[in-house]
Amino acid sequence: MGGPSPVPARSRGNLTINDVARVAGVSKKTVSRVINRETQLKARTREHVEGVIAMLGYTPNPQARALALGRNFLIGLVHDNPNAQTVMSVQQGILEALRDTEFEMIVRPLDRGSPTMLDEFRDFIERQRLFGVVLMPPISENDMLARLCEEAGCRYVRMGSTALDTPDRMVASNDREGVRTATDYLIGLGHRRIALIAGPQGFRSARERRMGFEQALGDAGIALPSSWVAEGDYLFGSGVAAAERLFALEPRPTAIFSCNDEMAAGAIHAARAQGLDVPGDLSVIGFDDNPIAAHMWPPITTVRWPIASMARSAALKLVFERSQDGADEPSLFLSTLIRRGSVGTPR
Amino acid sequence: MGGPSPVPARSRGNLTINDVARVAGVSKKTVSRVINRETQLKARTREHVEGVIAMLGYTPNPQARALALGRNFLIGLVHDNPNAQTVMSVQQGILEALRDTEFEMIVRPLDRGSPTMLDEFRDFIERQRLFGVVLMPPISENDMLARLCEEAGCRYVRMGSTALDTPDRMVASNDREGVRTATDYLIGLGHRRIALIAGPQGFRSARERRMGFEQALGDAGIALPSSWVAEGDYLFGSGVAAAERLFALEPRPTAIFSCNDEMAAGAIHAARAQGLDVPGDLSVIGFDDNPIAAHMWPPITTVRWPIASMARSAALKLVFERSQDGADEPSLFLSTLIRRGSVGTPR
DNA sequence: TTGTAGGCGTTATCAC
DNA sequence: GTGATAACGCCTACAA
Repeated sequence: MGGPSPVPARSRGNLTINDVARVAGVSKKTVSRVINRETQLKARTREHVEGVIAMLGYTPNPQARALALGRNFLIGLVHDNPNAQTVMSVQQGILEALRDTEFEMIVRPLDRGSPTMLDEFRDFIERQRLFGVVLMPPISENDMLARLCEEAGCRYVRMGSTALDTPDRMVASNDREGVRTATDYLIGLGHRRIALIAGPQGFRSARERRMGFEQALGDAGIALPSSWVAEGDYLFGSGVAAAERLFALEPRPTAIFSCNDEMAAGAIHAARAQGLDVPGDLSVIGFDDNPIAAHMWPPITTVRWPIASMARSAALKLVFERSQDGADEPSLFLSTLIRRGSVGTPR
Repeated sequence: MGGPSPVPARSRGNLTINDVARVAGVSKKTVSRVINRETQLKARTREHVEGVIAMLGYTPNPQARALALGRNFLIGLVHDNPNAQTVMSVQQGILEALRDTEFEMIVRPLDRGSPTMLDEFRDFIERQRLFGVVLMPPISENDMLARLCEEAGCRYVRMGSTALDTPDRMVASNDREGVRTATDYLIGLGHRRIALIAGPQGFRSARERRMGFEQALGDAGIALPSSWVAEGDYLFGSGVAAAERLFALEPRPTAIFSCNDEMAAGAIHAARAQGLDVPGDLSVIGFDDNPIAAHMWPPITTVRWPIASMARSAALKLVFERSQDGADEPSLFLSTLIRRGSVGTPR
């Protein structure tokens, strides 16, 4: 009050471990032991120091910890996924797991096509001394990233459409089963001329989903001419194009399974442009349960995989040591068929 | 080769400023000066040290810098925006600006309704010693966040639908003008019975867009009964509900302006459910140019604001000092009308 | 223009 | 069990 204060603005939050040690009447190392939950401490001492910490409102300085430990309390999210909703769901899941912990999430998109991609990734995890990373599909399928993590002493968990790694480093959905169930549903309704809009080659999810589709048809004794498979790139426009190719088939398919919702939306778009009624003339099933699926007309029947839950488990696996809170996190997640208006019986 | 190496894994990336100093034959302070681009250095010395740095592939340790400087090289993205595509566009813009810099992006959603929101925010920027934050709408409208940033010595730039702060701390779109243009378009086509699906109260963007709508109607001498305004919450479902209320009006509106695309999609959904043809019976314009707008049938005419560009400028303002590279970044961004298939002449 | 000493806040080492 | 002392890698202040 009157003139600039000579006291640095450390009224709160700028307490150091020394302040705690002084008030508690112990050495800073003892405080450090309390913070790091080390075992060989007299219970009485621990409780006393914890009381002082709570009273003062002290929190350790992350920068100093990072320097001393050679490791930051940051979890990286590495992705090259073009689907905004998917990425946001993953972020939400990770942040939910990290809530009320000392960890923060740092996001890094990677360009799968770039020749410097691996170097960028290594620099990223090494320079930031990341505690761990969550690898999103499809780039999680690249084994080199996992290897670089190991070399850098950076923990990792991969997300994928099938198991690509050991359970403690993996959360997987069962895309193949999900698609098989969806295809069985179409077959059960009486469809026999069922076409596929496949995902791009080189994507494991595309392969898994396609296999589920082919297995279902095979088990039912239904043939699948190669012309009944149109490949897309998971984007809306490719769904339009793929559907147009499929509509030219003679006889025309009565149903289409699309390897994701965005392409399914494109297919419905194309159907409407040709005067085809969905589901009257054509049934469509997608994959993902992207919001677009619920908002299209008709709402699209789809296969839902629990993205946020998987990401949450991934982050928990990263943060908690084995045999601790996060140890029992599942590594396999089931998808479910969501029945909406885009499927009917064949005419 | 044969037995564990006693040498710590510091083959690369683990070089310190001391290594550089030794090889260059200078003191570490001199190296530090080169790193921090300080001026009072002999050009010859600088070049020599830069050469050694490049040769060694040395990069400064961010943790140590953060500790010494009391400031991290992290840019926070703070948001409470429910629209996945919007958030992803902002992330993309920020990361583009941060590419090839030493900065990383750290993401923190905030719950506008939580009583501890401000405390969480303060803890976040203080504990992490953030270099700066980008505040996304609608939470960017909260002046308290800006104040807390100032107190913590954390730079900030706010994104918004109108100027809320000084130009160096603000990137704004001109929503009001954008909506006015869109509404004029409808009027020019002959529409006179034009209804509004408004955004939620308390959102500045909702207010700006509504004002633009009302101004356009007012300038054209068209009345706007209060029953012709239906409020939504920016989500799809509320667009459906709002449209249903509007369809009950007698006479029915021939056009609807919706304050965002998601609600516009809901309105089209509702129209189809009632057997109304778009644009035959009803014209619809949205706002955002969300992907859903292009993918709906018919594709939705909308107002596009340059989200990623704004976010990129915001990050550049944060990172670069005045009168430097990022100083001339604009703080006002224009929206544009994207004409698609959801608008026609009134019947 | 450059170098030396000391500090940032924490953890590791090794005595006691 | 607990405490001095030395790192961790960089930057600031001040001296040369």
